[in-house]
Amino acid sequence: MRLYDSLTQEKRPFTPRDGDHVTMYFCGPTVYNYIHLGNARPFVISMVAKRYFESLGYKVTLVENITDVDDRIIQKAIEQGRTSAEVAREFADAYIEDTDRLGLGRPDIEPYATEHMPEIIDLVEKLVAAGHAYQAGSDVYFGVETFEGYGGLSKQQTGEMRHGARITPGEDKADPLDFALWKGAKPGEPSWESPWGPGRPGWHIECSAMSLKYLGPGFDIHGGGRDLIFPHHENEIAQAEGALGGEFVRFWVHNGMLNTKDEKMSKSVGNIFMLREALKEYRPEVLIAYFVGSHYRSPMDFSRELLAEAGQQVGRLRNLFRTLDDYISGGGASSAPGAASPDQPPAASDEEASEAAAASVPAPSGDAELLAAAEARRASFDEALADDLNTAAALGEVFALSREANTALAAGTLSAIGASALRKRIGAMVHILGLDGAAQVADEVPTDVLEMAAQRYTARAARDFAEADRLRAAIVARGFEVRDSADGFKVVPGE
RNA sequence: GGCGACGUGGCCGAGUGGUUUAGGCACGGGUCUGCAAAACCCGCUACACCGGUUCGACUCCGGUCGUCGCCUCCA
Repeated sequence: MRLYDSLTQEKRPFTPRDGDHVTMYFCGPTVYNYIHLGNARPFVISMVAKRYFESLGYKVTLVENITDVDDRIIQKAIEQGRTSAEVAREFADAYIEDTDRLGLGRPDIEPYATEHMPEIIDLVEKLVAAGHAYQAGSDVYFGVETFEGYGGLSKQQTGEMRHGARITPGEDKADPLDFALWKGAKPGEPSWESPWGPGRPGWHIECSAMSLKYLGPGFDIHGGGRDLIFPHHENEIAQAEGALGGEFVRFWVHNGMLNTKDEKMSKSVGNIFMLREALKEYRPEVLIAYFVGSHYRSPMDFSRELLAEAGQQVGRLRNLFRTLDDYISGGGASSAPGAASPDQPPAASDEEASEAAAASVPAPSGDAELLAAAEARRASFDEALADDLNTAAALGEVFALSREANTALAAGTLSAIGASALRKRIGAMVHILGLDGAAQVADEVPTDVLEMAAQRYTARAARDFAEADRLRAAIVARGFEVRDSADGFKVVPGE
């Protein structure tokens, strides 16, 4: 695989540090609010990357932090007259809940900053001992000039950065660029005991401490949104390498921003769409399809139109899986009146099933051809992902195979075994892209809706089209859709 | 101002120095169909602009214009 590294600004061949074990750290949220769609992007990307690496046979350890102590949390707590811990707890729980609903599983480790004070303090002490950090009052700062190469990730010169930089009143920094590793507690603020008195960590240090704890120095991939390059990741490098004296991270991976009408989706701009709100309107796999539909490094426009388009794409996949399932179960698109298909007597063997499915076609053995096509598509799919995780191109291969599959299914040239194998192959691709939801098409149709459909089938057979149309409308009103076929009908949820 | 990314057909979005329209959505026309849908087929169609390198560039180089991001809130 080749992976783009923001530090060197080039795609380089990626091989894990530890043989077959990939170590990844993605910056998770600071929990002072619900996460929005822009925050969801790196979560989705990290989970898809994990799945891709696993598909290659690697073992993956993905760490995604939850920063639960921070200025913004404290401010929110003050506004709401609550404790910082309460606010953090509420939004951390909400974060887990919301991302759970995406159905992508969870990172392997999700450490909380407040549960890693010993590691954080230890790292700060190391930096002080190494001469990279200094105490000023009850605060501890990182001395930027002590770290050669500061600005290397964000490609900035410290001299340039100093223009316009200010020292906030109350801070006693030696250099305006220096940043806080430890902040002495002010009255009412959450605090932990430390060699410098009670206080709390500055932003950045928790990520360095936790990534090093769980993944060790020189781990493979550190990721997050582009907007974290400076100062967050720049500072992480300074802290970690200042303390280690060696390489912190092998590949820096940054995803593009989500823009609304050419403006970044951001809480300060007020153009945000919360993930939990989005999930009320769209299936999880629709949101995921929207994300994987473009390369992770590209900025994306956010709009309802684009989500609707992703919805159409997911619908296309769902239809394919429905067709496959019907085909495999031997009933084809034909459901006997009065039931969806479970009552359709399954063929005694797969041989028979294939014959039944392809009854009207003389030679039902396009298996080899289509499975070869599937192999070819899978090869291109893997190739796309191997090129800096090009999910958009990979998704294109899924659709191309989709059409090939639909053609064969319509022609009835596959055996049930072949169709089943095909379903597995497409399912595997869809799984890597996080779109499993699109393959789960065992739709639950209420019995009364099913009855209406059966009645309609009867009416239609009797050429009572007025009644048939009335029932169709009634079914649609219930949120379902009837699809007729040559030998029956199918009820599916309205998309 | 500094740094970085990017400008592809009605829209989204991959990709490449000289096979092939990636793919999706939308639209038009078909096949199928009582209607409707699904599916398939056909059609529509591109590489911001100006130079340069080259036998040949959308793909490489330079410039112009435009857009976006970062420059201590930010995924």
